[in-house]
Amino acid sequence: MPRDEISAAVQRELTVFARRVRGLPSRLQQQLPFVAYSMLSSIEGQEGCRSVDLAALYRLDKSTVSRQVGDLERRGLVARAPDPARGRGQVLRVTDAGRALLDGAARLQRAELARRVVDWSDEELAAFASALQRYNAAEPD
Amino acid sequence: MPRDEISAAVQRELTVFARRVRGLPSRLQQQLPFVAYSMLSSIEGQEGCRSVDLAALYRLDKSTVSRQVGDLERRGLVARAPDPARGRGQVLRVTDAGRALLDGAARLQRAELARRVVDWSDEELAAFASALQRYNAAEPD
DNA sequence: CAGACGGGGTTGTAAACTACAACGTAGCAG
DNA sequence: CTGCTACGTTGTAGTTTACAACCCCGTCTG
Repeated sequence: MPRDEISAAVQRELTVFARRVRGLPSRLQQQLPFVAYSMLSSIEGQEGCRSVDLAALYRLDKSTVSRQVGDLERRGLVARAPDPARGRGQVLRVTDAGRALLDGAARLQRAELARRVVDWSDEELAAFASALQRYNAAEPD
Repeated sequence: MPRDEISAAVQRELTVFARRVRGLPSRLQQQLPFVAYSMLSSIEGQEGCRSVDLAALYRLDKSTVSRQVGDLERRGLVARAPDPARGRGQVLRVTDAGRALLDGAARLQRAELARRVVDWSDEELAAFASALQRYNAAEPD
């Protein structure tokens, strides 16, 4: 199979995946919309990050992140504090309530994924993970 | 590495990818928003499909597809005709103008992908394609 | 040290995308 | 013929996003 066809297949499958995900505002988790959940999860993953870091990770406008973080704070799921190291900006931290909610959601999400890849070997799954990681790590533009 | 951690990595990378894609309404192609483009591309990929097929592919509500196909038709990029085989519904076809636009966009998209995976071997890329395909093929719920 | 600079964040505004619900239409089966 | 069902459209509302304009406050420069 020529590389062009392989590329086309990658393109096609990535598109299907992307389009499918677009439409789940809250289908994944009733308590928290997908977007808020993923944001919260990232804050937990890199404790002490700032809004601008999240914007960079997801390539979002800072205004978008601002609103989402504000929403999470209003729900009592994250807390903001001035950044002692860099002076400017605020560091984000997941509260206990946030962590609790995250644990519950993570369990559901893990179950869903596990069901999808139930017949994959550990090696296959690991290869998939590293390929995705490599793909995401590539710089755009 | 235990399977749980592998799964978590897959989850994390899929989320990053999904969130990044969400925000490109038209960044990919000035002439046509991403969503319209992918819809048009799918119609070309399975000539003779109906709106309901696209809804199934992307797990979208039929109303959403209806509006998007309507938009494409208004732009003169697709044409609708009654379905001779199944009686009900309309088959979709990409017009010449649609195909021309698609060719231009595909070239850009291919270039972008090629740049991202420039240092991947054919085998690695093929493995990525089939893993994505396998993942997408799994039934939800 | 005063003023410019710029990074981080917020708010106003408008657009795209989507779902759900209600409805219309037309094959198809009894 | 009558009901049923698949396919599609329209009304409506919610979420997510970008862009632009703005504010705040460290940091740098003269």
